Amino acid sequence: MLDKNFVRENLDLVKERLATRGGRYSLDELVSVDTEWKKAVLRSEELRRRRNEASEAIGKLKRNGVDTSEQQATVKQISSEIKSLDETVQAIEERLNSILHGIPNLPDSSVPVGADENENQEIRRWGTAPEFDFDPSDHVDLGTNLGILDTDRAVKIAGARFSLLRGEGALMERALINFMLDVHTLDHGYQEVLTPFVANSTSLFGTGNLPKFAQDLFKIEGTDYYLIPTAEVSVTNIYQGDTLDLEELPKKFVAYTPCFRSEAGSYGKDVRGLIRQHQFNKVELVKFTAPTGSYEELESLTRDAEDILQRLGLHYRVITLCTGDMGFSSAKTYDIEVWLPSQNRFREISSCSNFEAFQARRANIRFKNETGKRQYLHTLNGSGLAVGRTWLAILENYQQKDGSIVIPEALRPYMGGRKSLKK
RNA sequence: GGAGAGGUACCGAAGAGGUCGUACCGGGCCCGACUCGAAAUCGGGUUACCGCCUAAUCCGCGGUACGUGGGUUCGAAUCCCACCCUCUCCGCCA
Repeated sequence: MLDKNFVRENLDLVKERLATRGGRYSLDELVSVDTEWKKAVLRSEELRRRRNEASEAIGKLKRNGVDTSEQQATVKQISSEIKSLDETVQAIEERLNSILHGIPNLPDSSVPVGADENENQEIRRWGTAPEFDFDPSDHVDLGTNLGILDTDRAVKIAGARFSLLRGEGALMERALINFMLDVHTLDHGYQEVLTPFVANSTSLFGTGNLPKFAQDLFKIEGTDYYLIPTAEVSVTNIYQGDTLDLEELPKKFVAYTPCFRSEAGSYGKDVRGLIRQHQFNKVELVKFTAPTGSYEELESLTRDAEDILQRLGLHYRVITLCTGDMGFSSAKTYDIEVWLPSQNRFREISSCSNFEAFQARRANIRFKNETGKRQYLHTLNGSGLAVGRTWLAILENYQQKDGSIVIPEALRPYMGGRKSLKK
């Protein structure tokens, strides 16, 4: 959520920056509705002031035994005016909020301007793509042949876009989770948290998933519970409504959670394999920082995520999403994309964003600055990493001619010392 | 699921229709005094949000907020209704 007073005072700048995202936003309407709101609130406050004065006077007169029925009638009249005016104010507020809540974050000035994913900018690459002297298989064939992936039977349990890992496949998923958590807690200084896997609508509003993206979520019928689409939701909301001290910033958390996404509108995309699932595991990094220095924190967060790929020896690149491809709440996003031999291309495995104060404003998360004044802090997060996609990237990148998989050295201690996956 | 208790400032906790939400009292925190220094003691200070004003996130003025939303009333933390949450006991349960 943007600060409406900032929008009002910097209307041209805001328009210009939002235009780079594409889409239309009712900024002029926002300002005019806000003006209307200010006027109505001012009138309401003036009426309240009069009522407060009159009521106090009545109290004093009554104590002296004076008849006050005339004054009471006046105040009653004022009260009914206030009541009807407040209904107006509320209606205006609802209009104001529906506009404001639908406006995405302003892209940071360092974000490349572009219409869609084709204009994202690659900023670095690491490693090299493996070379095969045979035709590499994709992870579905590899996993199925090894007996560690059973996509057909997952359908019986739940349906399409769910998966079942077996034996050493399940072990490797669990090993990856533990490996990632260990690296981030022991070497990168994040505190591990294990959060609820459901969140209420207030929390989802805080991170920007609601109200605009309800169709992407699984809701538990008859409740206000939603399955979390990412640990970003549960971890960011740890401090919903709180004020932190400057000295305790930045706060860094890492959380493993399953993630649940309805994937509405993705029909036909990535239907084969583990790329796009209704449920997947993810290790998420979340930071709460002071506004000063939050972009340095984005750089280091991204490096922390990259470190996992480097330790696993997986070829990847980092791209800066252009203005037209960024998510709703983000001011700047780096995607990390891992090399997939079967597709002969890079695929997203992590997305690292600085939301600046956009989420903090929605979730009311503040800190006390140098002068003791309360101020919205900045939130950041990134996958560190998407576990399912890491799992399939290992299968594809480390496959051997005989269909076995070499386990990356860094992962072996987490897999009972195994060096490979074989039939 | 059943029964009960409770949600008031940073924390504990009082207030039970108007003269104190600059909210009894206690603690914390900040400043000062005492001290070589500290502890103890003593004195002073310390809610948030919104609007108006403004160069200003200072000051000043006004408004709102006692879990949330309604209602009663000239006036609600206080009375009424609904809902949410927390705690205790019982039942069930990994």
